[in-house]
Amino acid sequence: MEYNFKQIENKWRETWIRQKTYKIDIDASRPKFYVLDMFPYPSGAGLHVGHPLGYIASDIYSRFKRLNGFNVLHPMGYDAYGLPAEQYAIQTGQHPAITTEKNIARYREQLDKIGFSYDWDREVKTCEPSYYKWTQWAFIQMFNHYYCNKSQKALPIAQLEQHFAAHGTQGIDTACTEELCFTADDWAVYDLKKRQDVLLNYRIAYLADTMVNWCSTLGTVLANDEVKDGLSVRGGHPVEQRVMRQWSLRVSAYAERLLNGLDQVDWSDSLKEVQRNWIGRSQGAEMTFKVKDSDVEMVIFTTRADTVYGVTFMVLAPESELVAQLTTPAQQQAVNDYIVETKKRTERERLAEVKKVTGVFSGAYAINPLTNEEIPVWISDYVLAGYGTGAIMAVPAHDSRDFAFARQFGLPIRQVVVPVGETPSDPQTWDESRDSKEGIMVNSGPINGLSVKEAIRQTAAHITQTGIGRVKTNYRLRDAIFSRQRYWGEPFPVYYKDDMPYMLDESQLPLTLPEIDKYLPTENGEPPLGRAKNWATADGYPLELNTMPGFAGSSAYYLRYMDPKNDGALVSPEANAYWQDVDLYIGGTEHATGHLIYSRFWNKFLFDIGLIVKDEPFKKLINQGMIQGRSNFVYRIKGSNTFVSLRLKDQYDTTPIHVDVNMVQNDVLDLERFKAWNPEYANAEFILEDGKYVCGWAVEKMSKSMFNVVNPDDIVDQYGADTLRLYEMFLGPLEQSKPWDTNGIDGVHKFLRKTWRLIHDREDNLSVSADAPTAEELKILHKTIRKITDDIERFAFNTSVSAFMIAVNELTSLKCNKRDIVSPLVVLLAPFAPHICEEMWQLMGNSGSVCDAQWPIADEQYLVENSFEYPVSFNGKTRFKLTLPLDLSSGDIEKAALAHEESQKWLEGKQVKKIVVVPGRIINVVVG
RNA sequence: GCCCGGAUGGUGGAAUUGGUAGACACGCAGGACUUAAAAUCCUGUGGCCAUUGCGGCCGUGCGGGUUCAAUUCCCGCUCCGGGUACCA
Repeated sequence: MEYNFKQIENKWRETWIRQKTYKIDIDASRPKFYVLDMFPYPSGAGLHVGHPLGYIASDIYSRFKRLNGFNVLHPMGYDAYGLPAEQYAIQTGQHPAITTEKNIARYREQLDKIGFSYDWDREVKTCEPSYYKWTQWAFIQMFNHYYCNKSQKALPIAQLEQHFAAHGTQGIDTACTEELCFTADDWAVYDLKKRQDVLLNYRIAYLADTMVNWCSTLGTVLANDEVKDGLSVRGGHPVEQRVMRQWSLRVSAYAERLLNGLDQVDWSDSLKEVQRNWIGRSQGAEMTFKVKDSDVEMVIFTTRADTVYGVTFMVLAPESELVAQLTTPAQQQAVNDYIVETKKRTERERLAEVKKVTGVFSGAYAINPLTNEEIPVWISDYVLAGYGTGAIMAVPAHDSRDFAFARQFGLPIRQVVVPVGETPSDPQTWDESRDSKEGIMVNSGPINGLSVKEAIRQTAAHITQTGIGRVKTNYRLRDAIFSRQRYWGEPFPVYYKDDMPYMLDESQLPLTLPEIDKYLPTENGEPPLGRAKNWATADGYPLELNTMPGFAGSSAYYLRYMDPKNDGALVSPEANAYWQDVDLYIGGTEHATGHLIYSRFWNKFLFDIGLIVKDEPFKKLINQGMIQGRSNFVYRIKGSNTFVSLRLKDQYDTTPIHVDVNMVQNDVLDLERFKAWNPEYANAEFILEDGKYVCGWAVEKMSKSMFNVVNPDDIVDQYGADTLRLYEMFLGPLEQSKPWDTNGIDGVHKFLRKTWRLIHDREDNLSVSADAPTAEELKILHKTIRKITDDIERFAFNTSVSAFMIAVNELTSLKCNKRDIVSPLVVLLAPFAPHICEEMWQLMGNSGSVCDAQWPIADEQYLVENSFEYPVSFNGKTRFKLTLPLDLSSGDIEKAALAHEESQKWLEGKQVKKIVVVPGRIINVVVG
């Protein structure tokens, strides 16, 4: 009996639980280290082999840090609220809590088999009242705060009320939904309802009529990151724009801090770039255009104030409030028709028809504040209501959309920027707008001849002085819509009195999710909570019917892990002061614009109100690559039940058919299992090559329909958890996407067997020697210590596995079974393959768990080389090798190389022009 | 369109600062042990040419460049993957 992974792994799984090996607590005597995995949504499909990739990497790092003396917080939990469980509830009537609990149990079972060092006593589930109490609590805090731009932080709303009572809106600079202007006297006469209404304009969690992404199939609104190409990310259902009264979080108030914070964190440049683009800071100017024969003013945002002399028309978004104010009676009908038309088109159609230019003239004319020119105001859906002011000044010569619009409707085009070295040309002859990033201003009155950069500066100064406009920074980042018309989410701690929202008292938290009879909207279109009985406060005020979105519960879970059982606070000051922030966060890129923005926002807010000590939650972040599926195919001869092997298939007319990858090994099909797979194939016949049926393959998404889902449990059953862990790492660099291909797994399994045999004889009897190691053995060990330590710090786990293989191969050929060599090697391997290492550690007579061993330190004295095998190259081509002492001078190396008999062949008839000697590296002789 | 990655044997990949390209492993081929199989072990394995022996040429997506020396740096392309998009 050789390496019995089943027995070993079972033994240690039980022992670790019994001895609470992974339980941790605050320990002031040791430095902390916090390693976090993005917690999973427990789906009905269970874990596939791609999920644990990041978990294994973070587990290796956690164990490595622990071995280096750190007190490591490494928790796991579940993002338990979500649409799939609710959709399933709608179809089957099964309560989503039951489905979720069942899925969690399955996930837990799968996770437990892989040997993670999680402290399960800290597990959180976002759907548990003891957890979402603090989601609700944070929401109340957001309601009770506003964002002050001057101090760049959240402040209590009571302070704002005091300011209103004393000075009205005079002198405030806050984030708000719309700029309000009133005096202290006005405030004094406002009734309670009016005051509440005004305050909603400033609260960080606020209720407002906003343009939302409405998904009628899901029956709910969605946040921007939950919509892609006009379809819901979950389910791919159409999404349309609609104005609805919804809760929102004023994330946009934090745009600048979210952007600046990126400079302090150790994340990949590409991820930071995605966040920067999503935040979308653009610096420009807001400018006011008067409207002819009207007291209406149009405010527009532009990054190119310099091109104001090239403006030949204005465009309003169809949803803009100004449309109704500006449209002349003569154009009323046409404008109405156009607006009806654009409303009918869904967001998706608008995106699909980017090239199609539509619009209508409002009948009004604006006056260019710099030239006093009268220019027509148009309405078109290429201008977005949600960005800037919903109105633009069109410069068709230098903007492709404005250009297309001008061409479509015969509007004038005027060039105002000419690239250096070119002359102005007639825009009538152009096919497209001209680039204006750099150049010299023309047709622009006083700024003619200036560079673009200088012209922007001067124009901005001019409009600020004259009061025409002001310098302004705009962000693409919008507030997060926080209401969902769904059941399976956190209830809002909100009730309504006189149509105004009020927060429950903290003592009433958690407000638990009520039972309902059906998981569908009510007959009159209210969200599912409208079905709940007695859904009201003790005084009879109705409670909020919406629930919170998916990202609510995941925005502060990393804080809760620090102090998961605390009923008096989200996290205690002591726990937060000790654990501080996440040192290493591993997860997928798909959360780049959702979770990673929201949780940073949430964290900054909690930082502002003094709950926590860190402004940024995740110090270092690594995105693991996706594990793609690798599908297998068989080839059926058309019209028959005969299947032909891969390399013979071209001789027949065949149809490729997906087969379950679990009955294929090294691309060879298990014929019996295939026949048993489907009654249709019971009598299948095969045309084999070399007695085997070889399948074709392709890289596709891992999904049930492709029959390429590989379950980690199956791998654990067949090879053991240690093999699975090593193999996932061996597959390639952590951050790179790669297909799951079981073809190489035998290699790492063999490696573990060889490792086992280092201290076992042929009969599997333990055989460990206490002899002193030789210099050669010590060199192998210390070279490996250096390599592994270095690799782990760089998250290069794939090369670590190779280094282990090399070490074990070398020790095997030396027949080394010495405790002083194998024991430290086992410590190095323990983070990767904890079960076998724990067993070997014990077998070699060590006390305690290998988890608490001391990480070995590479001793350079064993690694000193005194000679080096120089590659000797001629004109850059390596010709032979020459071993020389390392302390030889460059001159002597040169002489030795030229004197070597092999050199004569390459020197013959040629002249040595130069010799490059890099001691310890290379010798290159240049001849000619 | 824009932004970010990537391209190395039959396959996954290695080469950390410009210094021996292909480590390690899979697969494949041949061999040992065995009645046989499994397991294990040994040898070979980038391509082409030569193969009696030594060996030679080419080669990291393509085309240029810098350098004694380029998978690595620079310029210009091609293809693949991901993100994002009327953002003024």
